[in-house]
Amino acid sequence: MRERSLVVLRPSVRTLTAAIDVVLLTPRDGTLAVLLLRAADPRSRDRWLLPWDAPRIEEPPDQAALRVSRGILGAPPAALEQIAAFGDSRRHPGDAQLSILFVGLVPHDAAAHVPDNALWVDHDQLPLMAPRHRAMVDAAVDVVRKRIDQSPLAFRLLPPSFTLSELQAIYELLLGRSLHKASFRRALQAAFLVEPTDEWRSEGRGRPAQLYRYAPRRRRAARRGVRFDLIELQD
Amino acid sequence: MRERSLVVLRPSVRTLTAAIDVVLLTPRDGTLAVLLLRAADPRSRDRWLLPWDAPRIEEPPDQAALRVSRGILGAPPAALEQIAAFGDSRRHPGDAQLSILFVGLVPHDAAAHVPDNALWVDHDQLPLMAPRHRAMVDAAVDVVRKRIDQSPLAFRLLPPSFTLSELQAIYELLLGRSLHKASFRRALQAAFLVEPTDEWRSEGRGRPAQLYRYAPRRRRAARRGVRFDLIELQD
DNA sequence: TGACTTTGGTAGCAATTCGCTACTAATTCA
DNA sequence: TGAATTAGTAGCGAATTGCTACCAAAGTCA
Repeated sequence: MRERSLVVLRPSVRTLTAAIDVVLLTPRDGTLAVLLLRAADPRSRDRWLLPWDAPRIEEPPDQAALRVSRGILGAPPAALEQIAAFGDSRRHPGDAQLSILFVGLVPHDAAAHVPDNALWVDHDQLPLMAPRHRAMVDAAVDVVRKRIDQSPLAFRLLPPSFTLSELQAIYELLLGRSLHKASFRRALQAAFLVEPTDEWRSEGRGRPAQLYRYAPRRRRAARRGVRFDLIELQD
Repeated sequence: MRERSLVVLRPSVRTLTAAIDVVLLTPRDGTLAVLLLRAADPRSRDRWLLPWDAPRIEEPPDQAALRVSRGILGAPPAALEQIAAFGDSRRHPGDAQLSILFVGLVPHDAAAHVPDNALWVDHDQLPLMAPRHRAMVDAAVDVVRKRIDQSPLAFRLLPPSFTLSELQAIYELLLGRSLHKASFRRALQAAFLVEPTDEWRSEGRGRPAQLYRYAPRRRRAARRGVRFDLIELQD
């Protein structure tokens, strides 16, 4: 108990090496694909890398992440969120002691054009990478999956207008299970999140689908109960 | 579009000053209280501080956060989670360029004994503090509130055994609204999260309450539908 | 002692929500 | 023209949820 009187009262900062790392995700072939960059130097220890850079002088982390993302996509991603800081002994390609991870969401159509040295790779079929980068991909996908219910992330993985079947496919991809069409649409209607456009898309055979846009309308009344069934154990 | 060929392929890290900051939270008088430390030097610009320190050489952030927490509480907090990295221009008391924020949850009974220079303060009645520290308290409370449904955080704010009314009070505190007793208990039963002990607590007048402990049992079947009603707008 | 107050705890109704089967609609392809 | 394919909906039965109303066990106080 005595030790509690020994609190360090005037700590001082220490310098360490830092990096900003970005996991860019896009839906592709029913799974999430991650953007990897091929190492410039083929003798490099890591053949494949996540996009990353050191923050510039006085540059906040989120601006650095935006800069790195734009450098690759030519435009900002549809969403860009900080995920976590990584500072354990897992190796970073630049040997940064501390990495700040961001995840960026890219609609399928915006993911088409990337530089020659970039490649979209299925998130669970990664090549050999630096251990910290591999852990970052897992963490990013986990966070996106967990936030799906609280944040309109799924809509950020789609172009501005989309069919309800496409939206459902994104949800199924992220949740890892199939959903019932009628129930999905009924819940969507009740939430006033999308509005129909007057356009229709005919894609091969089958009836054409109406296009919708994300347009959250009225504030839904707050839920009253508590959900214990969403609690994840092993916490 | 040309710029996408100019991706920096071999970035190198940069050093910056870093700190680990901890928001310790405990339930008190129907709200959440935050632990603040009085500045050792009364001429210091910031009279009150969050507990913080620089990470030691080779010390990962979560270990540093644990060390800082133990230094104050004399024991580890019931939960300790990384929240986010702060690296913008808001001033940190140690002028750290980058801060990594952790939140620690402390049951009411474990919050009783803290050092002389520490004080539990209502989270929305903070004294003047460094801007970054103030922002960190808000961020920590926000994250705890948002994660209640997915993580057994509420149980971490209680001692190992507790009455169901105490549990409900924590939920009401975190959710900021009152809950219906019967519905609350029915939902709790259905989730198999707690089990009764054979102890009862008699507190002043009124019928004594049975004590329960957190003991998650069987894995609940995965929910099948999608909830659009939990999506937060202005994202 | 016995009515009243206070807190703990539950039964069960009515309304809503949810999962699902079964349908209709509009298009392409043979 | 009719089979196949994809879009979209109606509506039933079951499960869930909000709530009123109640019972239970303690202390308080005339």
